[in-house]
Amino acid sequence: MGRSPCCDESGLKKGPWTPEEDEKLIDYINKHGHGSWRALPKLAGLNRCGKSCRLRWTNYLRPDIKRGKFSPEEEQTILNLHAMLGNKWSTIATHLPGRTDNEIKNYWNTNLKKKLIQLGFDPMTHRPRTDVFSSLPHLIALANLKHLLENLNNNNSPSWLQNDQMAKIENLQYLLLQPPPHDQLSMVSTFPNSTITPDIDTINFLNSITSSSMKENQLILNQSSNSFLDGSFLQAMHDHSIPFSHLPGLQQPTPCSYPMSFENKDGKTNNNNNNQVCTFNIANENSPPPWLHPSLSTSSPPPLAANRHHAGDVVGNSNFNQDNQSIVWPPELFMDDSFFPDIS
DNA sequence: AATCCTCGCAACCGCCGTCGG
DNA sequence: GCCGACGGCGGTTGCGAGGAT
Repeated sequence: MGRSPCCDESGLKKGPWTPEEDEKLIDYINKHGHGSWRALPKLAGLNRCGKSCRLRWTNYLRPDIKRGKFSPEEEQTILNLHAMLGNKWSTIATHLPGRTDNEIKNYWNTNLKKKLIQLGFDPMTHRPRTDVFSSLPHLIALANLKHLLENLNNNNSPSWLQNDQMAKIENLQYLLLQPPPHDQLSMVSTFPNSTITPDIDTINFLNSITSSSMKENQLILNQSSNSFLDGSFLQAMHDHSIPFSHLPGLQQPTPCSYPMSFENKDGKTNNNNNNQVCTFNIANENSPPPWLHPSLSTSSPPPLAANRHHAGDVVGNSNFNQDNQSIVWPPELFMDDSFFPDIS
């Protein structure tokens, strides 16, 4: 059934608002408040429907609206809340002062959703996608991982780069690897120094890329890896502008299997403990996703959060607690698109 | 320089829930 | 309880700007 749209009445203007119309609307609301939106247009001298006025006011003219780029913190909040709430834009907007539901929705559709897809995550479930084609970016990232490992094995890069590459490898592992629900497996052949535990499909795929039969894939490896290694990513690595600190597997005091040496902004070198082993524990069915993290908690998580947990999640060493969860997405999400493998 | 394509965003559309008569 | 008015929400569209060819 439904009721007829309020703008069906003939003669009412539609489309973009003019500055004059904006001014009339602002003037009226400042003097009288909006009151009944239905009645407002006539009273304000506007040839618009009430709905159009309300939308214009709430999404654009309201004085407390924040404009400009979303900050990384805002992005993180959107991702956190979207993972828990889904497309509840108005609810999400209540956690982002000055941002409208429309703006957040647009930002999601044009930015964050694409980034999740590029990383091989289902934007609705926030879980890695399992179908082959949607996982292509994921697979390319795996290929990059293999390439990085080969580079290190060849020992043909400077030590700082090897360390940074190891950091990148750990980062990719974090992004790519999902453990099976109840078992703990060891990726001995590919990651002899790591006890990170991938799922069966990942193991199979990694086995396949480590086999000699991968030669036919060399083209895609070279193409993707070259852009990956020689482009802005490495530059950013060299500039130390890629933060790894809040990945569960990489942050202190989580021990890592590689020596790290990153310079601080003031030029001082910051070494962590060498030759320690990154350990990822296998969570049970009730464990939260790997990106759930307490440190960036927003206000109280909505009740839907519990329904978003799945079996078999990798969890970094005690980097979350079940009572105060929020999601921490990898820093790659907040970096420019050149970071991602070119899959076009 | 012209045309085509892509992307971001403002605005619209239709449905739903709530409230009051 | 029914019905209509209204506000709110989420999905979608269409346009303009900027980049690519």
